[in-house]
Amino acid sequence: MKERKVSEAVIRRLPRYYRQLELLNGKGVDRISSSELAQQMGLNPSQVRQDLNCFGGFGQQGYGYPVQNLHKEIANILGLTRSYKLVIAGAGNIGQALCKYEGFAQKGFEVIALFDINEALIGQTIAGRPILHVDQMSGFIRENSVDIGIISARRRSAQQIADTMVEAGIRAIWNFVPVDVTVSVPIENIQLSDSMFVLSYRLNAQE
Amino acid sequence: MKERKVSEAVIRRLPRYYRQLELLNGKGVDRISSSELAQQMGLNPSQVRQDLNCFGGFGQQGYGYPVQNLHKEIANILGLTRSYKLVIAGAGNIGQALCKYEGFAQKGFEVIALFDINEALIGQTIAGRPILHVDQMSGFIRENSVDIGIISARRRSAQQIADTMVEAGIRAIWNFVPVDVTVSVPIENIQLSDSMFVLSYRLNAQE
DNA sequence: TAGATTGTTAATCGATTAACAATC
DNA sequence: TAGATTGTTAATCGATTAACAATC
Repeated sequence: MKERKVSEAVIRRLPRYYRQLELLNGKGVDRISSSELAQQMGLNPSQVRQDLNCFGGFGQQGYGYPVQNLHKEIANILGLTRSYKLVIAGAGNIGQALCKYEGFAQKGFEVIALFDINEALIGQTIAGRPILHVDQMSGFIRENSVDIGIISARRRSAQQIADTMVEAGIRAIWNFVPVDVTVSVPIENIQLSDSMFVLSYRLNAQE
Repeated sequence: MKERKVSEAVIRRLPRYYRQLELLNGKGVDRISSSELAQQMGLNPSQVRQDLNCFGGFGQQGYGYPVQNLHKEIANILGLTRSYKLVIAGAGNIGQALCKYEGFAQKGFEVIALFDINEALIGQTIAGRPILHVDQMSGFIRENSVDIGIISARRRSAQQIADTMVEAGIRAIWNFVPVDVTVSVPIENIQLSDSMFVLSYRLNAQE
């Protein structure tokens, strides 16, 4: 295995490999060649081999890749062999839905609290997790060693929430607010309206 | 203006330009140079000019770009000058949250109904929109000339729902299910777990 | 007019694809 | 061993950045 820089594009494909291998593993397939895998995922066989070789020589000449092992290796690369504590800032629609989303807890991403400024919400619980006042967030993050902060608040408070989270020691941010937030920790943006606009662009471009 | 192929990367930047220009317009800024805009958005000035020139010569030498006009032009390119009818297949957590999300209606994306197979949900309304049985979806899409279908159902039914939607004449699909759905119309995927996995990768890669 | 900044062509950089020797 | 398929280097392709003439 040679050290090489892992590009953004490769990183974005990792979860897709992970999903496909999970599927194959579930079907009881125990080996797969780069060309089969590429075909199933709409990629190029060379690309699959290049991608995987960024992390190690998981295959075997003349045989292909062992599905179960590769699945585990990618889980490990993605950091899915440990668990994470999450908090959600903004207990509105999106915040509540994310809290209830079962897919995360299954993979070790556990929401432990929500925060809001709306007095009507504070004190309630969502799927068993309490909604607390934002003023308590900083202390809570510190005391509970929270790993990831989800921002699903109002547009104008997003940056400030991010700053508070980072200052309190959070290690990554998942931002649902359509605003470019600047922070010193890794951040992933889910900008729903951006995606919707791309869709309407495509819909109209088709004609 | 020369005809040139608009790449995926350019399309993904369009909503960001749109957002930034909206912000500037709101602040009463009436002109901006490619270098200022680039700096605000973390891009390269050349890139900004190249991107915009895919669609027209909106700028003026020695002056820059007129903010309000450019904002309108991009709205038009993105297809935001008309409205769209949407339906949601899968009225669980995510489906309901999307239905309640106010950002869309403001931009002309109107959810008119939700569909589910859960009898306990059917007959309820979410933010004033009815939850109907999936069996009625095909007819409903046809009768109401629905433009966009949102899929927020169970993993195993995603492909079938997509097929039904396309067959009924839907023109674009917004998919929230972590499965690679194959369709003949434009599709945008929001794969929450993929994004979360990229985040956990980055969190661990930092160390 | 002179200065500024675009539109556009050319150069660079990085990612994808092809080719093939290594090897299971 | 022979066939298959990887790992890896080389070639191609496309996107980003630089440069500069055109022009407001």
